[in-house]
Amino acid sequence: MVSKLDKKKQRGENTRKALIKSTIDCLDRLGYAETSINRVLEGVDVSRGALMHHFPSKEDLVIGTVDFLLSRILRHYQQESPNSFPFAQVTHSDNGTLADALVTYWKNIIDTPEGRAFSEIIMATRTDKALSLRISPKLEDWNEQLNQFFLPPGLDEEAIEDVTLTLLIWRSFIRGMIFQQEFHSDPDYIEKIIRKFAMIMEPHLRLVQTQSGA
Amino acid sequence: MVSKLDKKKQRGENTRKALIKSTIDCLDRLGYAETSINRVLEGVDVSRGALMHHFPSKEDLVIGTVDFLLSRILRHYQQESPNSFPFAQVTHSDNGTLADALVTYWKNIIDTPEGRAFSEIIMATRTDKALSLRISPKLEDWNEQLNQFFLPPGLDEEAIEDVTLTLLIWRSFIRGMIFQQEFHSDPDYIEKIIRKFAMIMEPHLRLVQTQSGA
DNA sequence: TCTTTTACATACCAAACGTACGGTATATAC
DNA sequence: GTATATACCGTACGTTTGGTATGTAAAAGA
Repeated sequence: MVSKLDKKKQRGENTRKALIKSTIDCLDRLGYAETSINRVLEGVDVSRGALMHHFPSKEDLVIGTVDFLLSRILRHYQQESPNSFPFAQVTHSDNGTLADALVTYWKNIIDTPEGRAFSEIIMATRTDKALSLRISPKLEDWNEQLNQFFLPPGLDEEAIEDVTLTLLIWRSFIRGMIFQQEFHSDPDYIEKIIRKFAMIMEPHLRLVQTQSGA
Repeated sequence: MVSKLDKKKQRGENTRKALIKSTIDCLDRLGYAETSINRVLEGVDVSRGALMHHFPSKEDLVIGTVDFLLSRILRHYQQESPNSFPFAQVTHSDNGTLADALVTYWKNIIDTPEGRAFSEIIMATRTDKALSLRISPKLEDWNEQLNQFFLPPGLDEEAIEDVTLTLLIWRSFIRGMIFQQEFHSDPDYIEKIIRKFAMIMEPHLRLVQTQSGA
């Protein structure tokens, strides 16, 4: 049975979601600098008071958005694990090449409104100390949790470090592509770079597979 | 002989340089969002009128800063070419490993106030259309010029593409490290990732060397 | 000498910013 | 019924923003 309280809480939850969605949209379209409370409100039918009720400050709105984005990616892995991640996908099955998997990851996760909004926040976190204090621990936790998806039990310390570093190289590269995009007017060229990267990384991912005993 | 005109022009040039330096400092410390005209002026003994004289709008100030940063890196290559670039360094001489060269590049070029300021502007360019129209052509030119340092004459089309893509992978990776830094409280860990990347890339850089006939 | 240009200074502006706060409606708890 | 909590509304505040208008001093060119 759905009580009146549940309905009310549901309404509040919907408002929160709408505000976060609008925030993501603003971050993607306007960037962090131009994402103001007014702009967020323009994109959604919510009053100024309602926003301040759910998110007492702009910083709280950003934190709420980060929480949503981090859990979104974790959910992505949990749902499809272990076949969701490009590396896992190519090492656990023969459906498609590593290059295809990496390009798909770029298109479905990184080069999306959510992925770009996430990058905007990470970039802002670098210089906003108050934001950094609240977000950095979340990022370190999240990073750790992600790594767990690709670390089968029983690995020795050296192998764990090897896998972890390889994953970080992949993440650093793919995030750097957001910058690199600005240097190329042709979007197909981005795909070309990713495919070349996949070719170079392939042997090292096979190494990961061997070590994990899969 | 130094005329009074020269002195005056020199004075103006000094003011421009000071403003750009302060802008870089603000971008590095505060990020693009918090880099305002007032903040830039706080860091330097120049009046508001003087700033508006040299840079009629905030956008002009950013463009001026970009011009400075781009030419700074080009100068770096021109001075030390062909031994300045990590790849060239390791392929043209035996002084140090590729890993050392890449770490040095990270520390001396990317992870500096100028490098971080540059990243802030690139990131802002993604969403600021007016800025993008003025900066993107500069970036494409600059990218092209940089590539020329590592493309010896006489390479066939396929080899050129191969070298170009390898360089772009390196650049994308190292720029992505600026994001990645936010995920790790230990700065030494960044160096570890770069060294692992160097290990993976080494054979492909030797390939470049062979193809270029060096 | 007179005019123009360059370099800089001061004062001010409208617009936008994030935040605070008083108020309404509705639900639950006692 | 009364108290309390939640969800939401709308206005007003003080500050900061990028930008402009107007002025001065000095050097250059006519």
